[in-house]
Parts: sequence; C-alpha cells; structure tokens
Amino acid sequence: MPTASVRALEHPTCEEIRLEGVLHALSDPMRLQIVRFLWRLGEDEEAPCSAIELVVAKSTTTHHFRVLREAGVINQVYRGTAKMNALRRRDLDTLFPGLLGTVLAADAIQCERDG
Amino acid sequence: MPTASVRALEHPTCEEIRLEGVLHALSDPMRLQIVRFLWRLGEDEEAPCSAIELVVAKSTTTHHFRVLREAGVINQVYRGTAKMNALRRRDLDTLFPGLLGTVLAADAIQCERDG
DNA sequence: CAATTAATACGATAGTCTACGTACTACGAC
DNA sequence: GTCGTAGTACGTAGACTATCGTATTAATTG
Repeated sequence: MPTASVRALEHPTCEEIRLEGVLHALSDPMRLQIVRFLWRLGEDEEAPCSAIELVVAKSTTTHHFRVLREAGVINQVYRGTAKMNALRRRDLDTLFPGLLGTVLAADAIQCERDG
Repeated sequence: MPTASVRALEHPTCEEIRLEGVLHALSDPMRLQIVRFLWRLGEDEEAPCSAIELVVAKSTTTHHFRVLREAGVINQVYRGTAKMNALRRRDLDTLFPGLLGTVLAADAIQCERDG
C-alpha cells in the first residue's frame, strides 16, 4: 500500500487572518454547517469534503470550503484523491480566544431552538 | 423645554434574530467600528448616529446602521432630530451568551495588533 | 415662518456572493 | 492502460452589497 500523495494548498498565516473575514466565513448557514461538523470531530481530526452532506452542487461545496480556508478557519490538504479538512482550532484560539467556541455554542442554541 | 418627539422603528423580535445575520452584520469593518463605539458606552446608553466618525457619505452610514438594526444587534429610536442607537446587549446575551463580548474582545485584540 | 440639524429616500453604479452545469485533472484500484 | 472517485476550473446568471450624490423629510431653534 503506497503512501497517498500529499499536496499543499495556500493558507493565510496567523498574522493574515482577519476577524471580519472569519465572521464573514461563519455567517453562511452552509459554512456554519461545515464548521459544526468539523467541530464535532476530535481535536485535529480531519474529514474529506465528501463526508459532509450538503444539498448543493459539488462545485458550490468546493466554493464554501475555499471561503473557509481563505478566511483561516480551516486547514485543507490533499491526500490522494481526497482533500482533508480540519478546523484551525489552535490558531483561532490563540488569535481570538474563545471566539470559535462561543460561536459554535450559539449555533447549538439556535439549532436547538429551530428544532 | 418640550420633550423631544419619540418615533418607533421596526426591529426583529428575539425569536427572529438569526446567528448568521448577527455574524454577517459584524463582519464589516465599518459596522464593527460602530458596535465597538456603542460597546464602550455604559450599559443601555444611547448615542446618535452622528456621534461616530465614519469616513463615508451620510447615506452609507444610514445603510450600515440599518443592517445592524435589522440583524438585531442594535436598537434605534428617533428622539427629536436625532436617531439614538444602543446595543441590544441583554437580548443578544440571552440568545447567544457571551457572543458579543467574545467578538468585541477579539476585535480589541486585532485593533491592538494593527496598532 | 425661516433656518438649521439629523437623518432618510432614491437612483445609479461597480463589485461581490451563491449557485449552477459542464468539462477537466489527479489519484488509486483493477 | 482503463475505470471510478474526489474535487477543481470556468463561465454564467441572478441576487445582493457598498458606495456615492442629490433631493427630501422631520424636528428644534430663532
């Protein structure tokens, strides 16, 4: 079994991450759904794009993942045919302590409220 | 000295406030600046739109205040010739505990970082 | 009533955002 | 090499956004 090829992707450094960009990335229901999914995985755990059931065209999914990556919310890396995604928890928590957790708690409250 | 006339404006009820809408409202630098300003005032304190120095046309300012009101972030009321603005701290903190505080703390960190 | 102040409304424009479908690439399995 | 899977690229349509300038409304002051 050969090691799956790993290709890198452009990511913003911590200094380049902007609060407005992060908030904008999180202000879309579909992207919030992606982040919620990744949040529920363990620390540093990855998931391929295909692991999340989104009711839109594949190309639209690609777009949303890219917005999250470019805002600095997620880390993406190609592994073989898959593109693995993980939250940049540590980076975000260092930059903006508690932000991600608070937003996701608010999201959980709203999901509960919506039923 | 006559009491200034008070006219009401449409606001979303707490049930109508959406997390995505709040995050979107906060994801613009100009609007973040407005919220930061209102946050620094005391609890329940109001300020007229003109109290905040924004480097855009008046009509653009009006637009941003409206976005914040329609998202449920601020409360607006006419008092005489002025339109007074206040953060809906209590409402937001009840709906999404800690959210506003965490975002504003993150904003403070970023302002510090930007110098 | 006239003047001043605070803010809105309107209309235009340039740009962004979300979404789609189709065609394509990269990799792993056979 | 061929096939299937995972995801990208591209072009596009429609909706929304940010901005402006000008004209206008509403209330207070004189």
